[in-house]
Amino acid sequence: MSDSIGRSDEPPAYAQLVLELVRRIPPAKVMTYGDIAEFLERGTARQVGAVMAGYGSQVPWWRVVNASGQLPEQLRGEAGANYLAEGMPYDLERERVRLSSCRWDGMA
DNA sequence: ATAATGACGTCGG
DNA sequence: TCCGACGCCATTA
Repeated sequence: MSDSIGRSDEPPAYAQLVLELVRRIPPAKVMTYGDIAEFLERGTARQVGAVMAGYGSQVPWWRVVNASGQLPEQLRGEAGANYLAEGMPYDLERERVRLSSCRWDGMA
C-alpha cells in the first residue's frame, strides 16, 4: 500500500479533485490541462494529463484539451462528434476547438 | 539513486 | 502557423 489509508481502489485524492472540476465544466466550454492545475492550485498540466489518461473515461473528457485546443490523435474523432453535438466552437479543418471563444474560467 | 516516460506549456526560429 | 528544444514533476523502470 502506498498510503496508510489504503482505502479500496477508488481514485487518489488529487485525481478526485480534478475529476470533480471536469464534471462541472459546462457544455460547449473547455478548460486546458494547465487551467485546471492552476485553478486547483495543485499539480501541473502534466499531472492533470496523467489523471485524465487514467480516469478520464468517467467524465466529459472532451472538455479538457491542451493549450492548442486539441486532444491526442486517437481521441479526436469521438471528441469531434461531441463538439458538434453540443455546439462547441470547433475548427473541423484543424480538428481543434477555438479556445478564444469557449475557454471556461471555472466560475459558473 | 539514476533514467525514462507522459491526454503538457512556453519560446525561438 | 508549424515545429523542435526545453522545462516541468509525479510515476515507473
